[in-house]
Amino acid sequence: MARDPSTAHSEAPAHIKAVALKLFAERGVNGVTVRQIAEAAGQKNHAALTYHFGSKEALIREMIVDGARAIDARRNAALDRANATGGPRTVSEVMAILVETSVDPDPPAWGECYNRFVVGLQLSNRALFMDALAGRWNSGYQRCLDEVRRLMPHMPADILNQRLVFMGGAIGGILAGRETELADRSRDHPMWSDAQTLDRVAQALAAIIES
Amino acid sequence: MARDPSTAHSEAPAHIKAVALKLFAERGVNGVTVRQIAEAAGQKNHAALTYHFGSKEALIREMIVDGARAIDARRNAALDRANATGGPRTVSEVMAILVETSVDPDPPAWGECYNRFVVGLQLSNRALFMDALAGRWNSGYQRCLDEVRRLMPHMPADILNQRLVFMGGAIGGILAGRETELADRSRDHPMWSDAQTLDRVAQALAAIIES
DNA sequence: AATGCATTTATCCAAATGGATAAACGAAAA
DNA sequence: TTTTCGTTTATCCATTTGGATAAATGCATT
Repeated sequence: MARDPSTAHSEAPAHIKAVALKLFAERGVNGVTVRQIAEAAGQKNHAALTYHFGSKEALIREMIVDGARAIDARRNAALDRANATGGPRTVSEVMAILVETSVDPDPPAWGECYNRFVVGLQLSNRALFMDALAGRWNSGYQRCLDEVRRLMPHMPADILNQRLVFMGGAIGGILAGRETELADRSRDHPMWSDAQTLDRVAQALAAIIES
Repeated sequence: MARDPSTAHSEAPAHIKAVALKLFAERGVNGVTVRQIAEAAGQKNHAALTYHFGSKEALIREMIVDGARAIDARRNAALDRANATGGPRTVSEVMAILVETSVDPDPPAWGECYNRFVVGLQLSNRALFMDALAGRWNSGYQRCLDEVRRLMPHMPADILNQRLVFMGGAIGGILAGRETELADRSRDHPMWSDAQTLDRVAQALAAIIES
């Protein structure tokens, strides 16, 4: 039997990660076995995971870092672009950067998954999540918060920080809910399919901060 | 050895549920074994779970319903009280009802857990969560949304519904984050310990809707 | 004191789990 | 063609998992 070119050679790890991300997003990392990942990735057995990643936990750690690094790169790039033209000029613009960079620009056929994956990890495997990141790939988020602080000089720091905490919880809950809805292919989701909706999410987050 | 009166007789199921809620909130339902629950509840082995609940899944279903019913009762009572005096008169008041009734009025020594438990279930075991509730114990939440619609007659229905979806995601993310913080006993959390903070959460949610 | 009954305890079990390893495979290089 | 080496496959393993069941326990009633 000819080898499947889509999974041949060094493409296998990336394919396994993409499939695992979908399963982890749907059921959480403790709700998915290495055998289920291997099967969904078209492997005949689960040894490929040991071979490519060493262990299930090592796979999860790589996936955490992969996604966080990609988001952080997009955030820093977007902020660099805005800074180059004197922006961002409003809290809404900052929130738009935060929201737009949280969505996968090249999602798989079955939809985006990373926000659910990360929110689930922060809830149920917080220590692993924090340890895998070790404070890295967070600079884009922190820069966004700093831009907000720059744009809100009148607001007392403790009040503003409190609202930034609320905003952080809100963006996780809203984007995870969005992914959950869009992952349900049994019906249309006109609201979340609308290109304007993510902008409206940004406006909602800005309202938390500015009200 | 004398029987421990705190777990004697019919108190055992309630004690097991309380302990299981803490563990489920911390690690998710798939990250906790029935043996770990039994051990944390002071049982010598895990047979008590089969005896009292039938199965791990049946225990989870009971816990989902217990918490949802309690929250729904508090919401309906608070709305009845407000309605009796012509209220709620502002979206902030409605949000305050939504938020205040989401917190356990009599939490265990280790802190509140139900919001993390529920948010985690909605992410990783959505089908079980929806099936356990089967549309029940949701009337208080729906009444709150209806009060918001009554108070916002000028806003187009589709825009308002979109913002209510955002608000629903935000309240889950914010309250789950609050519980996670407060569960960390290694340091103080002055912000979340402040009695004003939940009111500020309500104001943030109102800002999402009214902005 | 003896009995009844709800509960707890001590085991047992089949299945599933993450991981390990040797053999098989196949494309590319020699 | 033969060798090399990265990858996949077929098994094996110890441990853990949720669940089942019979025996033991202890309180309340008589």
